[in-house]
Amino acid sequence: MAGQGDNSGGLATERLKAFIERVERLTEEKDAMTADIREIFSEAKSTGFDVKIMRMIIKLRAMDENDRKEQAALLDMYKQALDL
Amino acid sequence: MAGQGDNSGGLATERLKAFIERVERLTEEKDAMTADIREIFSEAKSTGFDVKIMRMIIKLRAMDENDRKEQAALLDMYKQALDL
Amino acid sequence: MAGQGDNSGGLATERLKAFIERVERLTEEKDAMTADIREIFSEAKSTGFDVKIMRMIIKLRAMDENDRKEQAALLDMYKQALDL
Amino acid sequence: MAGQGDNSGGLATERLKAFIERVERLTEEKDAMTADIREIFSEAKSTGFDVKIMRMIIKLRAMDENDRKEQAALLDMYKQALDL
DNA sequence: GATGCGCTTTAAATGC
DNA sequence: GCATTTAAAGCGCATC
Repeated sequence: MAGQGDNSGGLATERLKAFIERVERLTEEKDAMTADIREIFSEAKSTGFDVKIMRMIIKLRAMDENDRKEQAALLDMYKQALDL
Repeated sequence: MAGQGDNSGGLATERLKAFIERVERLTEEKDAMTADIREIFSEAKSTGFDVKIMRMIIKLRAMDENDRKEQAALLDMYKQALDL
Repeated sequence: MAGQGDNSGGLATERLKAFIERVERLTEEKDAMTADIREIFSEAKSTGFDVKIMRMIIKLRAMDENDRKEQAALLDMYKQALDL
Repeated sequence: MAGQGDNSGGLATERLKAFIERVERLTEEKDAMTADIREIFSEAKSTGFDVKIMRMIIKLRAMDENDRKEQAALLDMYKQALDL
């Protein structure tokens, strides 16, 4: 493709097919992970936890300690300035 | 939480922590898949393939045969109607 | 379309075209708003404000008072439970 | 903020507030446009048109003529290569 | 100092 | 109407 000049049965076709199939394979696995995660949240929800808040927590935990504190401080400043 | 009435060291806390950690674990794996996929596209791109088109192809392959044909037919009709 | 049985110059074509053009018109205006918003943030940034935090503030202000407080309380609980 | 050294009632606060309110105003208008667009699609749908296809058409019309043709040609090549 | 690009995040749209 | 999935927007980087 893209200037390689063969459009059927050629080498490029094989390579393209290989790339596509590798992506499809990985996408399947990724989708399985997503399903697993969804299931956990679903279970947590039925246990009484708030999924949205859990997601916030996970995001906070993923952040660097310093960044998190800095951001929190800044947010507080802005909130005070605007009486929130 | 959410009415269970304990907020430190309690059972709910342990369960919450467990849920969170399981999600974090799976998210890590999922992110790794995403990175792998990105890498394949990147390699494909540097081989001369068009990544955007590849994504379209993958979407088409994921579709049901009938749906795909029906959609293509409909799109053609609309295109003709609007001189595209 | 979709069973109306005419595919060129017919009534349905005119209606389709009208719908499409109305959407396109509104989309243009919407894009203009988006550009204006971007510009304001850009100006704010060059004044020394933190755009990301500003976005958070706007989101908070858009929330219902009660929802916001409830969410904040819940988030605090979860944070304490997980030593954040 | 961000080094201006005043955090309540100061000049920066006024500027921040002004920026925020301008964004909020524009966002409201933008949301109204979005609602209008949704309404048109809804009407089109109840007239018998396929909304998803309409969106594809709009996207195609928004594209540059040359880009559209090039993309279509490329997509065809890839489809043939993969027997789609 | 601006522009393109890739990644992340946020918003919209489809389907249940 | 809600949840999932998909598309767009924003942000940061790296480059020129």
